[in-house]
Amino acid sequence: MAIYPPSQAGTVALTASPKTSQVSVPHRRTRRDHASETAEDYVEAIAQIVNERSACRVVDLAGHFAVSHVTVSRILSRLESLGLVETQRYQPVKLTRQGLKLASRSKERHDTVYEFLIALGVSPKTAAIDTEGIEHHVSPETLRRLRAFTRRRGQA
Amino acid sequence: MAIYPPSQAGTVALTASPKTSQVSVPHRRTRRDHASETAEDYVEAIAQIVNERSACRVVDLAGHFAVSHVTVSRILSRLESLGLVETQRYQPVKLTRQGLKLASRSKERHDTVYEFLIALGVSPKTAAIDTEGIEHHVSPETLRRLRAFTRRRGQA
DNA sequence: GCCAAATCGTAGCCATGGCTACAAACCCAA
DNA sequence: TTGGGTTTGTAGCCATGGCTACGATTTGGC
Repeated sequence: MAIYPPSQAGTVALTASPKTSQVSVPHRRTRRDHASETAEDYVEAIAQIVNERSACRVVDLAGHFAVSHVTVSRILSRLESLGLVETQRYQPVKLTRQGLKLASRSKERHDTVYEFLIALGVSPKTAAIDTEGIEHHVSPETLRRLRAFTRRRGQA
Repeated sequence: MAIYPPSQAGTVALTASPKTSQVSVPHRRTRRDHASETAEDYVEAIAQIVNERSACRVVDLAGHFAVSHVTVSRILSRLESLGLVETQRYQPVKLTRQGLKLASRSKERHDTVYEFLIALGVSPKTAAIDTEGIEHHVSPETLRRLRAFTRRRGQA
């Protein structure tokens, strides 16, 4: 989703800058900002795991995403270079202030989408799965509409 | 989105099979089926371009996605090996029967999501952008709910 | 018919996220 | 304290999708 511009502050470039600066055509979506999505998924997961178990280890994330610890480790390096997490060899992972901010924004959006799907009548299981995929692609405008719908439903 | 199982027939594995067969944990989404999304985007674009201009060239796709012709060319190779398109050096791209099937399924889902967002009250511009990102992550169940909502709205 | 422009392919680079295999650090328990 | 299990890191592989540079093919206009 590439961190929608009108979002809160603390926005960072979540991908390494390519050698040659591109023409930056937002024309059609600039080609999957996959790396940004990963960043959001990870900070969100870290925040959640810290909440549940007080500390987040590499293995926890590996389990969470069902990938090898190596993959987690390398992604954490990237996130560290982006200033989202702090790591120390063989120590638990911590979120930076920026990472926390991104995590809470991501969680909020995640919850909004999930609750909307539930309000729409989707089963909890499917809603959980679909939310995972959808959340990164919902603009602030659409997000407002989803919230409005969920609110209306809750009252009716 | 990995071609949801309950979909129509003609389903293919849209990614190269890894050397070591994985444990296949659909647990958490198995890690972005990014390649499948690309496949869907491309067959859908090809179908659209063929409709508009009667033939689809590599350059057309490059323009459509705002990427270099090299990227398009390589992706087309992959799609060809998947049996979705037929290419001949310096000739227009054609969809196979399988490619056509996938394209129509993708378009249908795309339209469903777009019309839903419009019915929700999202602006056409934003709806178009968000649909691009969302469409690959909507399950058949959610799709049915979206359709139901749009129908209701249309009548009310 | 021929040359230039447009189109396309190949080579080769990069970033990202998968993996296995192996080595290092850490920590608890005997 | 020492030994083994758990946790991490490193090396090195692969697939995908970005790119530039350069060469080949096709095609249209003169």
